[in-house]
Amino acid sequence: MKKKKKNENSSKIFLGHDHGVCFGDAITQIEDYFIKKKLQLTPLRRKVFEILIEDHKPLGAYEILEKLGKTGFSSSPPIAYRVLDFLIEHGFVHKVQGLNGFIACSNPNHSHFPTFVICRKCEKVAEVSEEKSGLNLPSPEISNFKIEKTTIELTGICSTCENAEIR
Amino acid sequence: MKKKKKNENSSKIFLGHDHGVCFGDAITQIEDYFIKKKLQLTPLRRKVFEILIEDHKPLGAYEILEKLGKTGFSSSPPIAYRVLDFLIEHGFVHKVQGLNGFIACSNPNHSHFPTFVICRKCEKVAEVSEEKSGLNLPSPEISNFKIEKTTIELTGICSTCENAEIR
DNA sequence: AGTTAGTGTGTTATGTTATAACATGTAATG
DNA sequence: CATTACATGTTATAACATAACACACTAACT
Repeated sequence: MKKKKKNENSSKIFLGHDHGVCFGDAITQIEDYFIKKKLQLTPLRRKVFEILIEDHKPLGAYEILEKLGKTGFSSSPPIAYRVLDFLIEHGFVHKVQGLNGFIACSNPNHSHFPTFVICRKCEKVAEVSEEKSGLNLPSPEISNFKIEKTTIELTGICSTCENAEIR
Repeated sequence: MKKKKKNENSSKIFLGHDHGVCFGDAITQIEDYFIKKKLQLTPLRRKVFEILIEDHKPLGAYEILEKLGKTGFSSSPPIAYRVLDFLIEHGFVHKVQGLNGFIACSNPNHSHFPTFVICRKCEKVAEVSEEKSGLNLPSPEISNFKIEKTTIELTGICSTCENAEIR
């Protein structure tokens, strides 16, 4: 059974989770994928992915660079952007446009159009699948337009923060 | 006659329109709104809105600044960003995150969660209402999360460009 | 009038995010 | 062992955005 502690009083979309499991699963998934696709999961790529998986929230490219620097990698901007582009291309990372941040994909196996739910107060970000978001998945064609990529970000306030708000 | 062949075979969402009418309507709408809300439609604000309405596609802040400069306004960055923020706040302009661009709202009367459809080839951008996009409007609450603002951008290729593609 | 508060614009400087262009290294292929 | 493909490194700069402060104008008071 998938470990998932009871979670009644936290917002349902900002699920708690066992991070050790999450981390291990994600590494395994990316390893398998890279082998299958004959891609190189180099130390740099692995490190960037690990940084994102660990933080489990959007990081700016320059935050990532800083962390890279601390672990002995080069930390000039193109390093981060190139690796991020690569990981995005293969579905392991998403860019959160509203925050200029990058986040590890929480389910790289789905080919999907992710929706991000962003609390403006606590800045938690949840990636939700189309089914759970209450959004219909965009139909692949809208009036003769072929969708290749979506950016769907819902910004607002989570119940925890709302309850804490003074006003 | 405005060049625009009958457009049953062009993408329905990139509708042609009579730009003179569109422009006039938009100006009237913003004037009415500002009067009703007792806001100042200053020359600068009007000019920025006109620039966007005229171009009818997303412009970068610095493009707007350049146009402002040519008409005798100041063209230092805060000028544009301040006015844009103001117009966005009141629903007359949207930011297209994927392009770092700003576009006049095509229907400021609707309070709405707009969807933008963006052709990556011709770079045309259409604002579509929820009904037409095939997307459900996001429910105001998703699992205890209150949505205040949405960014929904669908990037891909319009049929016109697709037909023209070599591959 | 004089004072105060609110708003709008102007200016300088700087912060933040992202990319261009070119150099080097390394591994696989023919 | 030349060629190609790919990954990384480096310098410089482009593109996007905001902070902080200055000044002008109006409205609404005392």
